[in-house]
Amino acid sequence: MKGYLWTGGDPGSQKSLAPPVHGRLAPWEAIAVEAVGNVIEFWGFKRNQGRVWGLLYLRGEPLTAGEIERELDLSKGGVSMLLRDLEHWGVVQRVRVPQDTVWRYAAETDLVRMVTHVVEEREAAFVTRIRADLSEARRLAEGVGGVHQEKLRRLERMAVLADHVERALRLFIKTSRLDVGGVLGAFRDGALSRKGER
Amino acid sequence: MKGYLWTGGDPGSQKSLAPPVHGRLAPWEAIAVEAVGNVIEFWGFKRNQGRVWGLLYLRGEPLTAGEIERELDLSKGGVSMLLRDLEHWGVVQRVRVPQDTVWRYAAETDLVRMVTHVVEEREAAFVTRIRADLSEARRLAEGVGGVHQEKLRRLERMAVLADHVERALRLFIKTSRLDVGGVLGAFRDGALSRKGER
DNA sequence: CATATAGTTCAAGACCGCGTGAACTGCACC
DNA sequence: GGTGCAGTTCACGCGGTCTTGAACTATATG
Repeated sequence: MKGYLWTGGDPGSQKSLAPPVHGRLAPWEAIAVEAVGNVIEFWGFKRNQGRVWGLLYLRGEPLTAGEIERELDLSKGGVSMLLRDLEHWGVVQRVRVPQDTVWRYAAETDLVRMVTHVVEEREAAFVTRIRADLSEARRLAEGVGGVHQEKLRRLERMAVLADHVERALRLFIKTSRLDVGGVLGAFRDGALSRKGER
Repeated sequence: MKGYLWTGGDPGSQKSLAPPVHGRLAPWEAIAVEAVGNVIEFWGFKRNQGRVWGLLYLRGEPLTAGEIERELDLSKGGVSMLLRDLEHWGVVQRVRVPQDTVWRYAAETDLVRMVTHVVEEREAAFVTRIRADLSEARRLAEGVGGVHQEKLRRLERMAVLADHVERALRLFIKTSRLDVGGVLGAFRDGALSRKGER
């Protein structure tokens, strides 16, 4: 979601969401991966973060960075950074199969966690901040003489609006939590170890 | 909201949200206007759309394009385009005072309308599309032989996820609708005429 | 009609985030 | 030590969006 339906409306020009050519991905995989990429971009993340997660989730079994690189046609460095982010958010796990030297990466079940997590962050660091700003403005305005009563009421209303948005957001986050459940259990079969227990 | 808390976390580097220097805005006005700008940017609109609306809302009375230009330190062309957008979304009204030649612009009550409206659009044009993509992928996958049962289940789950997100979104939109009420009635006092009844 | 001012449009440029690719680190194996 | 591969970091460039500023249209006024 960049500049989508914004300005002109112009319903005819729907940017194509069709998947581009891929390396060795099966067509249906490409579509699904791309779909996740779109969703995730929609939420304000990087499209490729979504694509990587999507691929890992779809494949079910942990992939190496090199495989991801090939399948999604990304650069080495890019994959590294994307994985770092995903891992950091806890939606991807770095695992090592017993007598192999390379790291592999597995999708954690819920992308939703990532979304909610970060939406929470945004909310905390932001909407809160907005409210603070508004009440600050109100304080200042009260201090100055000659500010019409009406204006104060308007400021107040803006704050109310922020409150509403905040409450709605919280609600949204809460309901989003309805988890998709733990499919992944399948390959947490003990054949893998987590990062840290090296 | 650009790249905010994304990658590194790094809580120390909070980009300053403090208002920049302004023309003749009172400090408290500047803060409030900037706050709206931030919120609106957060929602995926242009910061300046928010600032313009904020100014108009705060002032209560219709302003000319020139005034907006000066107060917010924007270019002529920019103001024109911003106002067009806002008007188009129905959050700003173009009015003309009786024996004056210039257009003035007044803030419609609820910004929320704008947000919900567009969020709806996004949702309609997008999440729906995602679902379509996913079921398309599923169809394809079923067609091809040898696609493991497990993978189909994963696709299914992704679709479920999309459903959840959609439902949550709808809920969110609904609760956001709690309107802030009609303050604006004040200057719809008959002294103004609407565009079109010229 | 000439002039001035309000308003619109659009090409050029500023700006910014993302991904690339090369340089680097770390580690294993010979 | 040397070679090779996995993984990380980062300066740069591409591609996108937003804003500007100038050219243009529209409208009122003398």
